Amino acid sequence: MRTDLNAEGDFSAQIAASIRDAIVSGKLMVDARLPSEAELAETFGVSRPTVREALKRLAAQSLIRTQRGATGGAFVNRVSFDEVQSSLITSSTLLLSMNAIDFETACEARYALERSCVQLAAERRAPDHLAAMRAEIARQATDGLPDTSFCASDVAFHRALVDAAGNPILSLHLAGAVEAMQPLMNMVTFRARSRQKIIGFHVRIADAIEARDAPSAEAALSELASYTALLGGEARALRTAASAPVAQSPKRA
Amino acid sequence: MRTDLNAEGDFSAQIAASIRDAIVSGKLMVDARLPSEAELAETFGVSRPTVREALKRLAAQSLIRTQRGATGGAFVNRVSFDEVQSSLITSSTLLLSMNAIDFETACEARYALERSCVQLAAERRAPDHLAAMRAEIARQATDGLPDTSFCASDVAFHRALVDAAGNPILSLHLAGAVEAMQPLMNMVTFRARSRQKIIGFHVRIADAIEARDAPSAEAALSELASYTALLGGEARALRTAASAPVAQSPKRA
DNA sequence: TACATTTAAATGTCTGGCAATTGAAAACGG
DNA sequence: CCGTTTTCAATTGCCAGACATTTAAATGTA
Repeated sequence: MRTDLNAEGDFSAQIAASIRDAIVSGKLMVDARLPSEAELAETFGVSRPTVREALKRLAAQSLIRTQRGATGGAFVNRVSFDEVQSSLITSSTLLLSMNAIDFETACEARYALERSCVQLAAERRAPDHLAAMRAEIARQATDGLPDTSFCASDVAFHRALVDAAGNPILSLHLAGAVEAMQPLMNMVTFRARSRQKIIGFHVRIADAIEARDAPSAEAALSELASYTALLGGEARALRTAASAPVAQSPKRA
Repeated sequence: MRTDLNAEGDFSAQIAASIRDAIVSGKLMVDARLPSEAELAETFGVSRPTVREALKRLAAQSLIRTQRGATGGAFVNRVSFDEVQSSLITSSTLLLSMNAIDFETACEARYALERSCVQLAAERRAPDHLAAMRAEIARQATDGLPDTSFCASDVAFHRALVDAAGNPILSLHLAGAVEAMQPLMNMVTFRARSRQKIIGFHVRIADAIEARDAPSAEAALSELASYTALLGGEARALRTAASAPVAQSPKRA
């Protein structure tokens, strides 16, 4: 933790970076208590509100937690999978919605990542993973299921598949990729015909995983990927056709 | 953006969450300007420092940027790949270092993810990707190269491989997985014999990608994965042996 | 018109203080 | 001596008001 600040403004960012470095580099261990706000303020030669802004930055990244009271203070957080995962999902969702990633790119990434889990999943799947997959398949066949619920069940199915691989890091990345795509998927209208076809792929995947037949599962997944991309393309075509009739004037400079 | 706050403390977190929701849900578009701090303070019924803490939380996640001056204020940021990537790398690094993920799990995840890129890389690789891979291979053969440099070059090689797949989302996840592992890899001592073997795998991978032969590349990658796991296991055995030189026999019940 | 000056709006920061919380020490009663 | 209650001090959470700094637009002037 350094005590000298560049004179070029933004003290709170510099202080946050300084403390963050101390945490990442291991100088501040998990559950270590940081100096009190008043002490930090004196150490860095700034006022307490400025220190607080820095601490809030770190709290926003779950790097520290704060506790009030006599023995309170700011403590280094043990970063958990859940926190990283949820922040990854938020970031990925924004990335997809703001950077205009096309559906096909996202789809391709998602299924490529998922394929990487299949081999492990086939080796390690436990009965409860299979049960979860079967349950989602049954749910997807429900009559009158709204599109969003169908998508949610689709996500749950694929998460079960990924979790079957038994590698938390893979689960982390896949959850980020799959859940971030949900808003895009929700824009796709799933007709009964499409749903039936998707469910068919799911059944093939579940069967192959149960039989520990990785190649078959990969093949089914690849076909599902192609089919999903196709549906996405159709949906996009419909949307552009619907919004095209009126010519939009581009934003002025 | 809501204006009512629960009376249960932590106003700044609630305000940050409120604004974040508005951004994620699309109510606040990219480059939109938020109300000034004074206005937000009045809207939420809190003081300006509290609003500032909330804004700093969002700034820490790159959701907003601030600008001083007459037309200044807080603006919704367009989330970029680079920002998400670097934050993912930080989080993953901390996860690996703090949650005591064993080397094999991390290794397994990394190579599983990487395998998912190989097929696309074989299809799409451009000359500059191949050149980058070859350059890193040459670098790895340098005499007297420190272990950390060897590891850095290894990372660069694999990033080139991933980038050859031409999918930014895949690159994002892979960079997170590969770079986060670097501290772990740096703890592995690479003897000349090991390096030669790793370089051999790299050559096989590069050759296969150049020949657009995905299966061969996958095979080489799998072997490299096994070999890396082996090296990691050896390194761990050495470390545990060094830290417990006396007690040769494990606990004997 | 072109350039210099002023002004207003906004963020960045500081000072000083009060409220709320919480563990621990002190006081008290048995 | 032990258990309970009270008090207290440390610490974060929050506020009001103020000043400094930056920036662009408005204004004035040659």
